[in-house]
Amino acid sequence: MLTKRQLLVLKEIIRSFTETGQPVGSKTLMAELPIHVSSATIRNDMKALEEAGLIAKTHSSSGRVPSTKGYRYYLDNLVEPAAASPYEIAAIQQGFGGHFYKIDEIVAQSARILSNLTNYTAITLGPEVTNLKLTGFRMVPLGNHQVMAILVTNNGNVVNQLFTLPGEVSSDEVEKAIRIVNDQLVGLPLGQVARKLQGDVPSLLFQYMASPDGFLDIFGNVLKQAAAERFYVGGRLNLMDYLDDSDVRKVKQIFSLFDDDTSDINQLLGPVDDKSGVRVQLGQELTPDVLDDLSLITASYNVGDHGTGMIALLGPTQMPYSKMIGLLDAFRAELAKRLTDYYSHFEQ
Amino acid sequence: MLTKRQLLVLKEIIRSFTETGQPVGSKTLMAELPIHVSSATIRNDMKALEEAGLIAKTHSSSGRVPSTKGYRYYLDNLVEPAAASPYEIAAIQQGFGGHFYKIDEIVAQSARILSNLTNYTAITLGPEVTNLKLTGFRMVPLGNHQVMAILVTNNGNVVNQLFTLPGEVSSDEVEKAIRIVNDQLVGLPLGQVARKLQGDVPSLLFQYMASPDGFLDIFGNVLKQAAAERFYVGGRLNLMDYLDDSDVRKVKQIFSLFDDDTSDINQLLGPVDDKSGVRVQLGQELTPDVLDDLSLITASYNVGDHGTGMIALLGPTQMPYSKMIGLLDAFRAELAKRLTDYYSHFEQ
DNA sequence: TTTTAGCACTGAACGTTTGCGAGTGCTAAC
DNA sequence: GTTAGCACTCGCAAACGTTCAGTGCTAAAA
Repeated sequence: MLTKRQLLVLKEIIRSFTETGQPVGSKTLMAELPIHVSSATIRNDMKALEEAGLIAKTHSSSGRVPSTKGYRYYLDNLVEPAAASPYEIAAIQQGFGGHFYKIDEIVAQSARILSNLTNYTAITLGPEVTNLKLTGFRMVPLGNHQVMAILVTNNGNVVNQLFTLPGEVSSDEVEKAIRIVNDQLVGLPLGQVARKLQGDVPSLLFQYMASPDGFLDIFGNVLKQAAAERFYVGGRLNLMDYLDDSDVRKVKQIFSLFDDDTSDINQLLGPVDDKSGVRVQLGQELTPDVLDDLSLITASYNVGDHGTGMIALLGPTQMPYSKMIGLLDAFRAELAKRLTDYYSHFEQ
Repeated sequence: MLTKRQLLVLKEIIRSFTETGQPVGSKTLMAELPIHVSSATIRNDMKALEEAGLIAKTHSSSGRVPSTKGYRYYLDNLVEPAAASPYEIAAIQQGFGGHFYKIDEIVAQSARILSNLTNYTAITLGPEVTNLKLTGFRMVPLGNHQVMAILVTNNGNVVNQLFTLPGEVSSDEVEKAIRIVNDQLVGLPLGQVARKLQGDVPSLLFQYMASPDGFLDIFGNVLKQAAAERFYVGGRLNLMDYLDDSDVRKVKQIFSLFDDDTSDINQLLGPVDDKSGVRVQLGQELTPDVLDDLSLITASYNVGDHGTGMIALLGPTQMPYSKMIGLLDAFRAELAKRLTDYYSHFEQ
């Protein structure tokens, strides 16, 4: 069992190491600790902490560095979240100052604000509606055989795609196709829409169109876009500041996490759950090995009926956790408020 | 005046340095050169080249490295472009394999193909039409007071933006606004559209709408988007491979060149001119100082009436120029062909 | 006049040695 | 349980020597 003083020592080691990045020795601790004991006493405490696996030496006669287990213990038992400063609150407010036409814009802006505020890398995910419905479908002819397909979902998301009609398709046929979609598919959950697209809809289309394949392709494509979870990353470049300078390969690997499709990020952030707490995961506990000396703070935000989303902060393991946890907590609340406002604007 | 053999030595120094990245000594040259003279003779030639400022030593007893002036001389007088290999041609063809719905997609894909092929960073600019015209304007109501504004230009470019109507605007008013735009503005060059938007159009709108300001805002916004030159960057991450590992700040600065608005890139690439040659600019000759030990190869491509565009390759100064120049030349031709095909598809 | 062999010299790169300092563990006394 | 004292460890940086690729110069050969 660890004594109170030993835990104080652990806390101070983490604080000092976060600040300086250097292993912490007994003399430094003696100077910084609120209680006054000799360096030898502290050395004894450090030995106990080391035996418990909470701290480690970089070499046989060096100061101590927190271990992964030490961080874990700290995060689970010792950390005291610090409330966001008025300056930070103001910065968040200002960041949301502009006018937004889409939820996605708000979510993307969130990533920017968070990364600016922390100098780390922020990842944001829009609110995920469990049963997303198709609420509208339009096709707009633009001349020159070009047509824009627009799809609207009940969470206010709008996706569009341009395509070119083969010459032989008449506008009459297109009209009918639109009517079929509106009659058969609008109002249904996206999953069901996708199923019907495999099922009875093609045969219906065949009655009115010579070759509905092209149309089905396009529709399937925008549907996929609408259903896809999009994530936004802010402050990618900050990675280079807090990552080991030397390891260029690692930087590239992490960058490509963000470039690739969503599956990597979804795996990283884990399932979006309703527990609206702030959670810290250490790099070594995470799946992609590249994140070894990094750490991920995630928080979910809740927009009532409109679902639950997620924001995350990726930074070095030596992060000022108490500050960052407090900040993310404040941000989560603010983002939820903004989105609720946004939606209520529609419903009034 | 430099002798033939001295120029041969210069050429070999550049070739060898490009390959190994190491300063080249007289013995190495003796082994590699086609003519057989002793290392002492080569040393004398090297001295002459050094006095002419074409090569330099890294320290008093080192091998020689090409100087900026040396590269310039090489590029102006000695380089022999190597035709693209069949493999490269095939890779280009394959890269363009898919189906494209917008010119911008083709241009963006070009940047990807080029960077994959070279492992450098590619920048592409779409064909610039000197007098771009507004050929279409649509507004599509999506429910919940949301409206999508779509603007089409005569180069086939389509931009769209979502916005929210204030509650008090009637759909009748919107109808009229659309008609005014179509009557007054469609068919005109974008510059003139912008001017009329400041001039008589607002007063016309005032006759039919209570507060046309919001509408004008949106229209101005999409108009700006349509007129903006967009550029595409492929292989950003390759920068980290060919840039000095140590200088993280430099990497960040160059990255932010790509993130910021187009003005930086436009300045870098220079004006798009019709001279469809491949041009090499050395980093030290370029305006942003960060590009010091880099080099930029630019080439323009011509799509007849549909304007002239530009592709560029950013890489280390020690590039295999002859190969890269040949490659860019081949790519330019292929891209021009693809775009011409794309446009002809519309006009038939 | 041009080319070549020979030689002394230079400076980077790399390994070894050395001294210093921050830090530890242990012991014995408080 | 706490503290002073001491021997010990190890990383780090400076100092030093060796090696090696390369140069410039000179004098002889072509």
